[in-house]
Amino acid sequence: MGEVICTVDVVLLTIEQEQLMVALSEREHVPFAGRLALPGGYVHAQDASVFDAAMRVMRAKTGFTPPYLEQLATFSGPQRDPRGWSLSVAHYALVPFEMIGPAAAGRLSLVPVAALPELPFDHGQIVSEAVARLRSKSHYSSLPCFLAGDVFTLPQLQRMYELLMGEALNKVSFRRKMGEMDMLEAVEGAFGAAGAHRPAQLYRLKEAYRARVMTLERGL
Amino acid sequence: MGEVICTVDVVLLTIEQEQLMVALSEREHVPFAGRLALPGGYVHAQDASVFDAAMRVMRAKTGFTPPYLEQLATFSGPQRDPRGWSLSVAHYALVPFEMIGPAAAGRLSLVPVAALPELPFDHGQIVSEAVARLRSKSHYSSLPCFLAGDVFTLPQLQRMYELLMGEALNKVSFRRKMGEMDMLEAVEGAFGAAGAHRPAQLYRLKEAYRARVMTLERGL
DNA sequence: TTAATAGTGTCTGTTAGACAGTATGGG
DNA sequence: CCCATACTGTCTAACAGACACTATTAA
Repeated sequence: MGEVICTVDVVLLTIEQEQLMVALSEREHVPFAGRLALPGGYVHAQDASVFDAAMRVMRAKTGFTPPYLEQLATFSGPQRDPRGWSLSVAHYALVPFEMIGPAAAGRLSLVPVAALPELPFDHGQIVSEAVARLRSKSHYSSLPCFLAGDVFTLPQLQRMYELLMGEALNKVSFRRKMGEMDMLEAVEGAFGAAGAHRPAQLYRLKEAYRARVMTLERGL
Repeated sequence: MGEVICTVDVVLLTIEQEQLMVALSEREHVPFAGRLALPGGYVHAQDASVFDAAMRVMRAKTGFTPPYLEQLATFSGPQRDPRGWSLSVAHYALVPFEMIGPAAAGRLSLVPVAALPELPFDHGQIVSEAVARLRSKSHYSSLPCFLAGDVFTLPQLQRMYELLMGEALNKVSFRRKMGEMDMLEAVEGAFGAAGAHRPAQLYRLKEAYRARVMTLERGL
């Protein structure tokens, strides 16, 4: 069968104002030209892999390289694309909001995943599965760190974990776990902008953990 | 790009004699005709999805429907297949050995994953990732149950978990967990074939769990 | 009876969470 | 001083693992 339409799509996720947001772009071509959909594109003969194709799409549509990109799953069937039997290798990317801000002012629109509009193809389902995967992995990995910026405070990071996991976390336990993971280092002399109270220590990921995911044996 | 070669491959796994085995089939066509490789095939226009294609391949090559089949990941690139830029949506299937026995007498060969021969394409890597996924999920899910037959004893099931996880498990804890999962039911009046010692109670999966995977919050 | 494995009751150490205290900023 | 939030020490409850004991079969 040579007539399979092969594409990649990327679910680009970020957190802004305590909300998980997905980046959508206006489609330039038929079908669904002008509609908001996941950024994606055809697999090219020049791509070294579908991962490479997803990276290329990200760079083209956002102007940056996402700190985290992973294959999600492949969605396929005769009905999902009006052009015919199609297959999309879906990926998901995580970026801090500061990074996506400029791009979002241009062709990308950030939409809360909690209030997603109807999307073309099966993009609604793809977003659901990406969010489910991120939520699931947040229980036992350092994935949420890729949504934080270069430096962040522990209260900020804990709020991100809580947001993704959908439940309140015990402060003492959370800090104990972060300590055990031995993944963060304090940024000397720098403190988070405080209100009328004690400011929080700033941290950053240790060098070794900026390119890989840390996983915990017993979660949280 | 219309020239992407779209295929599915299935890593069919079973346990025999305390060893995790993968089912390989002799390739009928070029490239690599006559070589042992993962059972697979082209995606057809009649398939409702790549999952459907994988099911069709399983039925054609084994004569049965595997109790568990899940998409693993998509492997792709210009080099992996000498025919050109190709993409394979890899799946993995779990079956009890009793089910695969007859088919294994025919076209399928069961090979221990611990002593895998060199495989064509990137099938070696695909098997590795399937095994890694199964091992990982065995820590916190009911997946190993799909490798057991209709009925089994708790010592048998524990040995399967230990085999997959690569570590000895505490008997009391294991039974406590199985109890909490509330997934098994004793088969009345039936006991495992015993030697010169007390025979073990036989169990089976409760109806509700024969078609889905149970996951544990805190592993084991 | 003995040997061998199945199954269980209970103790103990480890881990997670609750709670309350101290620390440090602004007003 | 007060308030608000950051951080920490410590007690308690929940859980997992070790151990030892009973149960049940064949020889």
